[in-house]
Amino acid sequence: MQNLDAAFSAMADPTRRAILARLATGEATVMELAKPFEMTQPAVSRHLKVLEGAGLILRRVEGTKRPCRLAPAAISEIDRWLDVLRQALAGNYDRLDDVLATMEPRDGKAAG
Amino acid sequence: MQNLDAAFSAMADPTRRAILARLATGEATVMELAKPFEMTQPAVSRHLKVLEGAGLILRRVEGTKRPCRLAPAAISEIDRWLDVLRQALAGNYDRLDDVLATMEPRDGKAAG
DNA sequence: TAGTTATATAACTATTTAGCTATATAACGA
DNA sequence: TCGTTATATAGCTAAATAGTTATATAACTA
Repeated sequence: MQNLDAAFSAMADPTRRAILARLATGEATVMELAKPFEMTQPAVSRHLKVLEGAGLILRRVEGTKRPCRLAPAAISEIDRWLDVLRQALAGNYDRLDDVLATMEPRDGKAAG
Repeated sequence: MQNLDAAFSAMADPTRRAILARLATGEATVMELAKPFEMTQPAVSRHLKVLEGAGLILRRVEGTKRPCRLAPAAISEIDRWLDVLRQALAGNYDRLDDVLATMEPRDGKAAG
């Protein structure tokens, strides 16, 4: 996973979420993914590139095909970030400090 | 929460994630939120509008101030969607069908 | 080698959006 | 009422991006 910007941004698109949901049921090639969407193959290819760039999927080479699957570690960074909000919403303000402390500090700005 | 598009899209921006992280520590007014970011007040106001539109924050009226806080139910819909991926990545293919079954069906396209 | 299939890339267009400055609104204090 | 403070909105620009069609690449098949 490269960064949260890319991950959240990738998941903000309904087509890409649908692709991820499809991949949750198992590996699929580009054409297999393209079929259910009224969308051209190049468009799907680019969506896959975005998902791969965000670290959300992996691809293998299998002859002329490029089967995609979910990237195992992708969700954990998102979850780690969401924990901040979960803790706050749960009212667990004791634990919140711990959660915030585990977040990577960035250049001046708050935890991004 | 209106929809996942808005929620993920809102969280894709680092400034908005920082605002959410700040709100995780408690309510804050627009100016209080604007201060740590080298950014104008109108820019922050628009970020807040986006977050509110995505159902991630709530605002009250307090005189001339508009204190913001995290919306209690915001994260759950995201979590429910992420469960699809979590289950798949955990290899719990038995449970996956159940999770997919709980997702709202949309117009033709897969679970978005 | 020629044709087909699977995927990627290029070039374009339309839409969205993050920032800005300037200005409007609205409440508060004197 | 006047000036100040808090916030919102309008209008602009630059950058990103989701889709398109056309084309390139690369592997398989006959």
